[in-house]
Amino acid sequence: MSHDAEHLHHLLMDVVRTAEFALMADVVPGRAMSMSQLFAIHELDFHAGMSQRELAERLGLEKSSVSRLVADLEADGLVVRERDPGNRRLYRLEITAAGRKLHRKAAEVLHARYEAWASAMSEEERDGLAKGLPALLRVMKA
Amino acid sequence: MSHDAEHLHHLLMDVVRTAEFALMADVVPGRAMSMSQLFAIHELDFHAGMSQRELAERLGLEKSSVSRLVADLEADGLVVRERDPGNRRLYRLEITAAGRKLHRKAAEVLHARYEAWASAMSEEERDGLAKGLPALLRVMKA
DNA sequence: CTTCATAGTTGTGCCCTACAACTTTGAGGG
DNA sequence: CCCTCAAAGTTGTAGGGCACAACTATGAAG
Repeated sequence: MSHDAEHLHHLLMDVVRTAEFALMADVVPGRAMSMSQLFAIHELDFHAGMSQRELAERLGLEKSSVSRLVADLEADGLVVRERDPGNRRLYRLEITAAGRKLHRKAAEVLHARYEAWASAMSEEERDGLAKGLPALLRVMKA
Repeated sequence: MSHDAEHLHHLLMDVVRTAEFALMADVVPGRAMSMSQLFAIHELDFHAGMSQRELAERLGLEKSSVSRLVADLEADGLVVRERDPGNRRLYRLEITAAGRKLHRKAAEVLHARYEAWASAMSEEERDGLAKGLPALLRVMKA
């Protein structure tokens, strides 16, 4: 491990810097889309009726940041905010049809992008990534 | 591939978000250090006498950003800028002893951090990462 | 009814970056 | 020798993305 791991942290930093750009550049053609925004609509597409507080937790962002984030998404027609009738302090966030469509589109683009990269890798490298990446995420979050 | 790769792009995004924080938080105890700064001193530690233009190229940043970046490093005593006598338009950037020391310290911290993660992974996962990560970087940069 | 907690908003400021306009230095052609 | 052009760096300015603190509005508990 020693020799490889010697530089893996630097490698990982490099991946972070590179991937952020390589992934997010033009995810949605014609629309600027931050990673947090994309994560947000991803979460909202899977978990309907979330509050902003819960979304903030999932995104690891401060509630004020999420407030503005969601406001932007709403202004773009990707999300709607409705007060919960049972507790009017909180919102029930719902993704719109347009939001869902955009999410699907972005996922396609990202998927294609990943496929292109995968096809330029050996099977061993691909498998390694499929094994290692989830593990890395797991331990980093712990 | 289909089923795994279906979510690998999302996974990769998650890694980027998580790793950026997990890696960079307190890399140098008591000093705020951006990833670009760390990359810069890394480059300067290996390639003495670089110009700012060259550093900008390596970092993938605009020359104006690098100008301020290096100015900060110099103010912190990590780097010195001396005009090239043969061509006084450009700088010869040199890392200082303090810069080298800080680089070594940061590398130790990052290394330890990575080791901690690696120890929480199975050997298969570790090996996978060691194979897959460099490959990913390779194809992303292509 | 008062007090306290929760959800969200707004003001503000920081960091990191790009872009455009500028200065300084050098190189080449008349 | 200039004059012009290019290259390296600097500075002004602006924008994205975020956190922190202070605020409003709503509800719950005594």
